[in-house]
Amino acid sequence: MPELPEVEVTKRGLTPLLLGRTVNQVNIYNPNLRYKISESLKNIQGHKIVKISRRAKYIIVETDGGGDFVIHLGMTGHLKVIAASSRLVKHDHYEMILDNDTVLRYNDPRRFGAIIWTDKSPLELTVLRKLGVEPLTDDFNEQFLYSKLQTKKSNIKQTLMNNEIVVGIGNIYASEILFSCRISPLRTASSVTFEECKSLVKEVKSILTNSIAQGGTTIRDFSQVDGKPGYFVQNLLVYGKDGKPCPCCGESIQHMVQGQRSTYYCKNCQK
DNA sequence: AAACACCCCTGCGGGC
DNA sequence: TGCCCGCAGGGGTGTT
Repeated sequence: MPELPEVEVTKRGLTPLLLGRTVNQVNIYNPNLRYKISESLKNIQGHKIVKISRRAKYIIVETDGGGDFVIHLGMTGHLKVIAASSRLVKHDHYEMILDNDTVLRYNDPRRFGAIIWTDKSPLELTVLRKLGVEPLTDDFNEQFLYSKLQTKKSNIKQTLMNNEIVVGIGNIYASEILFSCRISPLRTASSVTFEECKSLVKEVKSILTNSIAQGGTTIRDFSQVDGKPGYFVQNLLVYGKDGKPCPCCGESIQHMVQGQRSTYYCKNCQK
């Protein structure tokens, strides 16, 4: 479900609701997520949340002495902060009861998400350590991208989704970005020119930023912390549009599979 | 090293 | 109506 914009929107929604709150109690209802939830997550009980940040598609939460934890939403994970008296619903897997009669609950039907506690620097966790650059920082620029692409034999679409190069670009935005740049997803990464890298960098930043501003993309079940959907779905030009006319030339949008994931593109516009 | 197939899990929509 | 199939925005593993 969530790519970088959806995770960023979630982080921004959570921040005012969690910052400065003390976690009174942690309850784990089903520990079987992507990694088994460690009981040591309960070390945060009695501690105050002092910082919330994001790295790639992970939300990082730090406490004042109870250790830190990182949350990943997988494909179908949701976080919500609601009245502590609210009843549990199907697929609520863990919760943190806060000191103001609210509770942070994690719901995830497919259980591809994760929550990892650590008493070290979260950035040193295995899952975070080998990640590539953040797309919305200056480290992600045309020189950087061009140098990375030159050594890659795989196609440009899967390379854009390679988190060891640049993080946060998932399956929806990869198709959208390539369409905006008029680059075929079938092209080898190494065939992408420096000029095209400039265009890719510009569109990655612009599309992700616009999506964040509109609350992310809701296709099936993403929702913001307040329960509202993301409105960027209205801006999608090719994703999920197979058979529909290309907004640029009117030709039929094509669908294909790359690396077991759907790709959408316009054969006519993207070369 | 890098590319690829396959796996984790539940729910939903389409076809019959 | 119900059943079966394929598919879904994530990442990890094991094989070549």
